[in-house]
Amino acid sequence: MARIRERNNELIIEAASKVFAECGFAATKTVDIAKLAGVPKPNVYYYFKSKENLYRSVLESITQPLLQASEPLLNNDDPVVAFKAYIRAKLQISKQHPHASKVFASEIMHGAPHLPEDIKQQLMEQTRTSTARIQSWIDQGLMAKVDPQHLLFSLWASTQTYADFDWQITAVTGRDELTDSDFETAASLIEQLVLKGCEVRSPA
Amino acid sequence: MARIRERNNELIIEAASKVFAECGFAATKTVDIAKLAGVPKPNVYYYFKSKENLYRSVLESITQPLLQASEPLLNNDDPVVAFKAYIRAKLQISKQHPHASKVFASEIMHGAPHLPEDIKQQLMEQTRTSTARIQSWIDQGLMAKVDPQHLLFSLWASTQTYADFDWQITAVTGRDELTDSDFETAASLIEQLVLKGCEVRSPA
DNA sequence: GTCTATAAGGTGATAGAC
DNA sequence: GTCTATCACCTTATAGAC
Repeated sequence: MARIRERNNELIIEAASKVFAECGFAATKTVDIAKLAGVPKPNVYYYFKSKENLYRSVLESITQPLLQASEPLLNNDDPVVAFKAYIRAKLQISKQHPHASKVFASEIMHGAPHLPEDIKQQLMEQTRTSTARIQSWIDQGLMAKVDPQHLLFSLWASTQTYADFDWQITAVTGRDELTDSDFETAASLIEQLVLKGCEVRSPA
Repeated sequence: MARIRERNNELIIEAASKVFAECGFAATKTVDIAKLAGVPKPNVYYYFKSKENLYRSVLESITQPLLQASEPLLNNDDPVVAFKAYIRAKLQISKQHPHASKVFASEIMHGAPHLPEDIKQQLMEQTRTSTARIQSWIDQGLMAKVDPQHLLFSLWASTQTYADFDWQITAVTGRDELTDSDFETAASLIEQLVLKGCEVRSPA
């Protein structure tokens, strides 16, 4: 049955996301992924051919969510609405895909050696569109003159940190894991920094 | 001569920072560190005993700069001055210690399995002091009521991103490497986000 | 399609000469 | 104190039975 194939594919990807996130690519043992997924090790190779291929599949699994998160920036004419939605979308990724998110961050940190070229291109294109959008709001006098690229860097960093550095955050807050309340606090703080910090206002 | 020992120690640490930053702990081959440092591989073991020990030494090399960077927050009564100096100190670390900074980030991302307990304690203590300081400014009415912990998370993320995700940043800006001008733009943007975003003002 | 048992390759660490 | 040559171990990947 194709159902079994699909089921195992998903199980393995999910397990791989978790183990790669915890250990990094090199330190991850495929046998650990197999164990966590509940399948024998050769099955992992049967489905994904190689460790690197499986790793790439994890990277690809987070690409669509990442690209979609930028849509609020492009689909709203009101920058107040747009930034609010964008910040929440980015935080949602950290909340809903913490493992794949971390794998992606680790990949970028090491210079993206495994990231497929077409994904790089799509992300770059999205970035260009986003910065152009922010620039247009500045030109319309709807927000202060800030550097759009660097504003994105701060936004990416502040939102992704809740996935990438969850250990640090739970250590500081003293809780076992990130709570909904943490994400809510983060959202309203980052919102405030951007909206007030950049004097963003709605069109007349 | 003790001079030779000191010299080699430094050479190896510097090379190790670079290679660990590029490859991560597990993927790093000690022979590559040795090559980059210009010494034979057994010397690395002679000086540092094990790969893990060398890695810990790299982590320790960035601890003092990290702790010192928080001082502006504690030594200034004026939050405007304090935040400005803090942001610049954090960005300076990303600029001056990009490799060790990345190694540290990677370590935290994976749950700090190699970070010595005493360093964790010192960093936690510093964090407690910093949040208390921010809270006192809020209590004095010198800034808006924001969550001090989460404000720190955003500040850490926004400043460290210039070391950790330099690949992404240079890819977007289209330059080969980060320039002084990038750091200047970053500093004034992050400053603006915090000072205006949190309505920070000097004491009367 | 699934799994046991094994081969092939590479890396951390060191023994021992200088 | 320094370095060449080597060991011991571990992990990816697969061959071949079921």
